[in-house]
Amino acid sequence: MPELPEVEAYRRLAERALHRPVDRVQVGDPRFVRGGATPRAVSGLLQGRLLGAVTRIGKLLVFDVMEKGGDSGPARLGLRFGMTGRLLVDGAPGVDALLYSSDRADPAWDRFALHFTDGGALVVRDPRLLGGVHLDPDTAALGPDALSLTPAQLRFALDRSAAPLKARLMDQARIAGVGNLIADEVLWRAGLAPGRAAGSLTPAEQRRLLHHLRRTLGDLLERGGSHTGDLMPERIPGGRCPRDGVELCRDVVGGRTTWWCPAHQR
DNA sequence: ATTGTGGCCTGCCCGC
DNA sequence: TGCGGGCAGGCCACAA
Repeated sequence: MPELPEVEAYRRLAERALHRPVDRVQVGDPRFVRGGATPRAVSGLLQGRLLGAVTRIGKLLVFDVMEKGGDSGPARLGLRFGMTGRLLVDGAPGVDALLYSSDRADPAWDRFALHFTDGGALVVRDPRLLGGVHLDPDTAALGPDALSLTPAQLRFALDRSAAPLKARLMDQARIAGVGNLIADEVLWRAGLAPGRAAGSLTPAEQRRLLHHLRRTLGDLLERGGSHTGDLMPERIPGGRCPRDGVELCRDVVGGRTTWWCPAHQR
C-alpha cells in the first residue's frame, strides 16, 4: 500500500508532469475532493495553468501551481493515495505492485486526472476512494518526514508518551510517512515490542529504532515498496519469525493489525 | 491536551 | 456455481 516508499516513487514519476500546460481537469468522483474544497474549485485552480514543483511530506504529495508566465498560482495542490491509490503519468504507473489494491485498469477508478495540452495526463487511480485531492493541503499538521528524521525529532515524538510505541510511529502529526507495514517491519528489526509505552524507550533503544527506521526505509525504497520487508511473508496466520522461528503474535495496536515476535521484540 | 474507537470506502477471498 | 461475510488500513471525526 502507499506508504513512504510508494509515494516517493510517485513523486519521482510526477516530475514528468511538471511544466506542461493543463488543458482539462477531470474529477471522476466528487467525493475524491477533500477538505471542504469543490470539484469546481480544483478545476479552476488547474485549468490553463501548470504544475511547477512537487514535494513529498510523508505520504502527501504537494504541487506548486504556476501561471504559464511563471508566476505562482493562487494555491497549491495536494494528493493523497490512501491504501489503494495509484499515480500514473502518461499511462506509466509509479509502482509496479500495490498490495491490497487491484491491478485492473478500470477507467471508473480514475478519480482525478489532469489532461495536458500535449495529450498526456496525470491520473490518480483509486478503487476505494481512500485517497483524495486537497487545495492548499495543511502541511503544518504533519510531523517531520521519516526519511530525514533526526535523533532529536524522534525523541520529541516519543518522550513522555504513554501511547503504544507503534501508534506514535504511525502518528502522521509526529512522524510523517510510516504506515502499518513499515511500522511492523521497523519494530521487528529493532527488537522492540509494538505495545511498549513510547516514552519508555531508553536512549540506546531510541538510537536502535532510528537506525532501523533509516535502514528499513532505505531498503524498501530500493526494493520498490512497503510490502517488500523481511517480515512481510510471515504476516499470515501461523507465520513465524524469520529471525528465530517462533510463531508470531497477531494483535491490534493503534487500531491496526500488528504482527510481532514475542521472543525477540521487547 | 492525550489516547482510543468507529466509520468511510469497496475489491477480493474464503467458506458454504 | 453464486452468494455473503469478513478483511484490508489511511485518514478523519468524535468521545472520554
